[in-house]
Amino acid sequence: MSQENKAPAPEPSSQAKRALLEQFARVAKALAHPNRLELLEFLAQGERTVESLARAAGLSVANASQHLQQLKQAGLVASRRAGQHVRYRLADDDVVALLAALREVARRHLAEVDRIVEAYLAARDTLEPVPASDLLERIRRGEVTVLDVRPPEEYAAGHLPGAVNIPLEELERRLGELPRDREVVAYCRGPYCVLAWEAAGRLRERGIPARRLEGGLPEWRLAGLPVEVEKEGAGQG
Amino acid sequence: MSQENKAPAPEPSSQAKRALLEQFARVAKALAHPNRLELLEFLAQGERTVESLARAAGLSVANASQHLQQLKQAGLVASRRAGQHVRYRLADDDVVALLAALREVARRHLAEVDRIVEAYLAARDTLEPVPASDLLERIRRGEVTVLDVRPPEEYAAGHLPGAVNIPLEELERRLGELPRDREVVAYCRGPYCVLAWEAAGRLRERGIPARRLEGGLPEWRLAGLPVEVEKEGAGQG
DNA sequence: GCGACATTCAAGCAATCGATTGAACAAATG
DNA sequence: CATTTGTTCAATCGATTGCTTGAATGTCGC
Repeated sequence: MSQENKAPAPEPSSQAKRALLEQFARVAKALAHPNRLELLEFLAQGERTVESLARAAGLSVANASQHLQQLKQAGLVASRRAGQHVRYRLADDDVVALLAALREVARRHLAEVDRIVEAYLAARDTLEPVPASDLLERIRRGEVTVLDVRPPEEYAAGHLPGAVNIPLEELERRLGELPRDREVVAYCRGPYCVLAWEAAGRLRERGIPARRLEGGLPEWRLAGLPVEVEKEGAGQG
Repeated sequence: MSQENKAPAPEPSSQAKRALLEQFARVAKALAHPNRLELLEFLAQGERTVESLARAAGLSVANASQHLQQLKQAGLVASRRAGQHVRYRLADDDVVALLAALREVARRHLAEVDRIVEAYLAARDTLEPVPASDLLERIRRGEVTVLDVRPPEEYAAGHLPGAVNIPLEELERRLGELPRDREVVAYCRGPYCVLAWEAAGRLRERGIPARRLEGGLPEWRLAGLPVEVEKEGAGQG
């Protein structure tokens, strides 16, 4: 109808453009399911087997395997066989950066995110988190106790320098392990990982000054800050 | 079977976690289609009407409108009514950052991307692009001619300081507008926008020293570098 | 208010996706 | 070599997505 007096060809719209957009969409598609995002969050803590990931995410093994393969085909994760197990890991730290960008856009432009944080997370801990840039210096001065509330498997794969590992469910029982005269900074998997919010809240209820780290271990590592890894052969899996 | 000697509950797996992952997936889902990625690339150049976007992307208006609404619900774009038209724009520069992270992961981990660039884009221009950080200084010293090969509509919405606007299809005809004694740096919409690759290649075929800018206008703007905007009321549709 | 235009809505259909199930494959163990 | 354990494959089904078509809504110029 009106094509004649408009630009004749819409755009060069080259084959290349289309092909590239399809590749970018392929990556985005891999991110476009909550189960896969959760798997990526676990993988950002360190290498894990399919079974371990399935259990952690509450998925059947077959289902987890399929999701992992989609992630793999999108270049987001890599895998290697280790004996009977296949161990998956993030392809690269740039995946952590991509996830951070995704969360940031969601946080800033979806009111729903604020609502959820307010309703569920802020109920446990309303204090502002500690920026990673501040924390390293305070660790070196011995001013803080760093508390890693993730499961031991994830702690073993890498944690903040000098961090104490007390999974959330053992926190009350093992309060004695925390020095009383220093502030506690708790962290877990990422900025929205509920474990750290909950831990900080529970500690302060008991009179222990505690705050969350801003972000989790993957973000710390992405920022180039130092990470401690347990010795190999610690019988972790 | 083996549930008894493993962790009893897979994870806290709180309602909040699930709800947040669904929000993040919502954003990723909006990115997970090549047509929407293309619309975002156009929108990253500046505000545009539905009809203009549909034409540029080669979509029906109804189809473009639907995609734009998905982008809007994911918080990636915003819209306002301007007379008869509805004008869409990126919600924020953090969307440009997200797109950059997405492209970066695809480029580094999908061999297909390299293959496409080699086959289609590198055929036009094999030289390394000019980093944005270098270019600004050279612009100020008057050492380069900056060439914007996008359509006038996009140029008008914002362009590099002092850039000359010659759309690709007019390039041969308007070669005389380019000073002969300075290097030309061409740019268009982004790092994979074929216009700049093509322009640099054609200019060098004619003996004019020319290279591409690394990235396009949106990336330049995201880096906080200065952008010139045409005066309002320039009759730009 | 009435037409003209721009955009959105709603219905329908093909194609794709996600989860389940059971079988197939691979590596270690006896 | 047979068994066990861990992972992937293949088939299936319901749900969602993407595009088209035609109608409805909203805004401008008269």
